[in-house]
Amino acid sequence: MNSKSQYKTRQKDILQEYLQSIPHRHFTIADVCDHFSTQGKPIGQTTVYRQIEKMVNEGKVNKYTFEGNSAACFEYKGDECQSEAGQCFHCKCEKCGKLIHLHCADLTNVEKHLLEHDHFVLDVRRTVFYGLCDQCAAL
Amino acid sequence: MNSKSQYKTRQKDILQEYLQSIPHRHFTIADVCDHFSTQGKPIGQTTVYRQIEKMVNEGKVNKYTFEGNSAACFEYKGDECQSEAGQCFHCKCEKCGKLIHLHCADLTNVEKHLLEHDHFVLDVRRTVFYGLCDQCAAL
DNA sequence: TTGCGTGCAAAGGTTTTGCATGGCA
DNA sequence: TGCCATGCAAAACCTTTGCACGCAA
Repeated sequence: MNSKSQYKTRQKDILQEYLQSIPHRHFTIADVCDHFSTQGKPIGQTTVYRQIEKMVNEGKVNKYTFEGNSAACFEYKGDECQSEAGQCFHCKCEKCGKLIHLHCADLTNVEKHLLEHDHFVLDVRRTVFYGLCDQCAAL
Repeated sequence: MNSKSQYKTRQKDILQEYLQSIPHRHFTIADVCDHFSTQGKPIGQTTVYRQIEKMVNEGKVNKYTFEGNSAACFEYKGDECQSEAGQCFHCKCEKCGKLIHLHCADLTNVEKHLLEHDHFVLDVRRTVFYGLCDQCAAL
């Protein structure tokens, strides 16, 4: 049922190594491709798409999508974040585009509420709260 | 500051009339274009994009975006829903794609919490909760 | 007449797919 | 050898933009 990745390849290795070096930072597919291109170790974008898609399915990487044609945003979760407690919420400011991480435990009540009252199993990793950050709201 | 729409046109009229006839139902740009095409009253998709974008800015229509290349989803808010109290939350099932409307008042606590603890002004209209609906979760 | 509205066509951007080649086990 | 992984190119898709024409005021 598990273990999608059966073969060990150069691309998979250096991709995983790189992502582990930037936990909790958000990036796009293009960012990753550029990084390896400038390093002189280019990886085909198709491969990046497919490898990262696997990691998303395995729960190692979070995926966030935004408005219009803007690229999807990914985030490598540190291994300590695989546990339930380490989950965090994301808020994206609609004005300045800032992405805010929330590790507020109280928000887990939202999950609980949705489950009990509405029988909806919230996927924290995919859900993005849109709104205004404190700075933009003050204007 | 307001009143973007200065001219009264055929397209604007029949578009608004149609949307008012399907409040709270979600639709895509393509849905709308198809509707008018089969009615023998086609409207250019560019016009639909632009008119609906206006309505989104005016607060008459909500816009939700999803993963990948899937089209954005819109929803005409009934006039009674313009008030704060009438706001509703949306949950999208990642498995079957179902879009669920939640009018649960308790969830407004989420807004309050985000504001007070994290100084983040939540935009309920744009935010979509991802997860699994009760049916898909049961499998 | 003025200027916004319309809509066709083309461009722009992201993501997916086809297919031949390459590489792990 | 068998099978998965890679990556180029092309396709598919949604959305935006350019521009000429139409139409409301």
